[in-house]
Amino acid sequence: MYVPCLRCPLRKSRAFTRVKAEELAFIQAMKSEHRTLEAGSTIIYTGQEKAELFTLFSGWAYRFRSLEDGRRQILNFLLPGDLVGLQASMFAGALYDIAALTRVELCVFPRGKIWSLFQQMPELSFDVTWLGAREESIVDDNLTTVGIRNASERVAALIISLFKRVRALGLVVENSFDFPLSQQHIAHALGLSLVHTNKTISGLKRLGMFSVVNGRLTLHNPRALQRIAQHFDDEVTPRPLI
Amino acid sequence: MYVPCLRCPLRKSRAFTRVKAEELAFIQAMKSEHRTLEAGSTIIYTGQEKAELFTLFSGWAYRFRSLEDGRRQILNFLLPGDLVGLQASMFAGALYDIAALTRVELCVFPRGKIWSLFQQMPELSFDVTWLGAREESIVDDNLTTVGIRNASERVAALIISLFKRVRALGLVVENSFDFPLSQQHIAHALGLSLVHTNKTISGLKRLGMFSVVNGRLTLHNPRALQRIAQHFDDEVTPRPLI
DNA sequence: CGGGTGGTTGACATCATTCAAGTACCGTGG
DNA sequence: CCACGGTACTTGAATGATGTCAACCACCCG
Repeated sequence: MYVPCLRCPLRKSRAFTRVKAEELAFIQAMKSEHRTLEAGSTIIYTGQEKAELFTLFSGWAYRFRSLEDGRRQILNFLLPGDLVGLQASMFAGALYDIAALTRVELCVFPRGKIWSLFQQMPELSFDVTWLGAREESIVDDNLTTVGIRNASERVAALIISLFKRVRALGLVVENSFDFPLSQQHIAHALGLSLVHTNKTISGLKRLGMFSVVNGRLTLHNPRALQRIAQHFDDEVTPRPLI
Repeated sequence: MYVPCLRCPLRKSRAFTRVKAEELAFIQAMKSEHRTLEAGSTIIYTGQEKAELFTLFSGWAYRFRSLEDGRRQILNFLLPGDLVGLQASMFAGALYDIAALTRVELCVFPRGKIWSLFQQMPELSFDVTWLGAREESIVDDNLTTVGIRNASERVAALIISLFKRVRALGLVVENSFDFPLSQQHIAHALGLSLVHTNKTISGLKRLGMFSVVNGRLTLHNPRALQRIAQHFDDEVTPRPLI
């Protein structure tokens, strides 16, 4: 099933900035494929050459690095509208892995077209750079979390930040949203052991901060959780969609 | 003192890719000022609007975030040739602080010129994006270090990665280089307490891994330190200089 | 000589990890 | 229908790594 950019349902969301007709046409021409992958699939792997560039159309993914002894660190989570693999599409080889957390749909942009985008579409080039800077900002956030917050604060900060991003997409209903992360994913993202992650989550649930039922997370007290997290970032602002 | 880009001494280094005459002229025209700041100066502050874009010409700087209770996390260190404040120059407000670690010289690019760069110079636009992706990759690295390495591994990884970057600039002589970080900086970069950082550094010194004399660090056994760090990133490849 | 900054050290408290079981749930095959 | 195996989640106890507190030292500079 191919979704034409001209009728992209994502663009109806207020999360994204308006784009000129000419730019939209260029994006449409650049999109070579609409690809669906099952949960658990590898989207990009470390060392991969000539990686393609994607926009995540639906579903969740995550980007991570592994050490040779098997330890791994999740760098960030990817939600609909996010660029996937910008670094990998510009560098000789990918420096990270990206995997699908749920079933995902991807808009595929061939590597060769990226250069023509820079040549012909200055606004879109700027947007690509902007989206790259935004992803870095998310990684900055995660590094801050792992570097200076304790276990409860880390879990709280992760949940609050995902909550805000999902809400900006209009996918939060009465403070609850789909939450496909396992505790192992959370542990790998926060630099904590699985066991301690579990105990920390249990503690926050016991405090009545949130609950998870059928893969759906409900926040019972967002403000209190935000206080625990020491996380007061601005609301998410509209961003480009490519 | 104004350094014209046409005669920029940095460009003699093999660390940087060649650039066409036309692009170099554009960079030269975009550079409005050559600014010197003393060690400890703030280059960009959180919330700053209309931040300028810089290239670090000489000296060291660092980028960090602070929580309201005073805790702080250093996100990355900046060396000559690095872009300074890309995110801040594209976003409404800066999301981080950048401070000078030593006396620094900065090439100043006014915010208004960035857009004309995207409009007129596709190669340079690509380079800006590339440099942004490279900085993100460094932050990825730091997040991995803080998330999964223990104290000794963290210190080793930090020193090895700085060593490689400084070496790529041609500033390493017989395995030693200027090292302006205090232990407090190292602690803030690695997510460790000052006291524990001190003990960890002492331990590595006692093992004969490195020594610091007069603000100059000498590696006595780079390969062993690399093994401790579990840090096997590729050598630094040439990069654009803007 | 005095004050300031950065580095060093020991004792102790706390937080997080590891180890080892055990539970809950789900899908599959007998 | 039940037995089985797999995955994710839970829990308690013991261990270990890191943080905190409180001094003290070394050096530089005025």
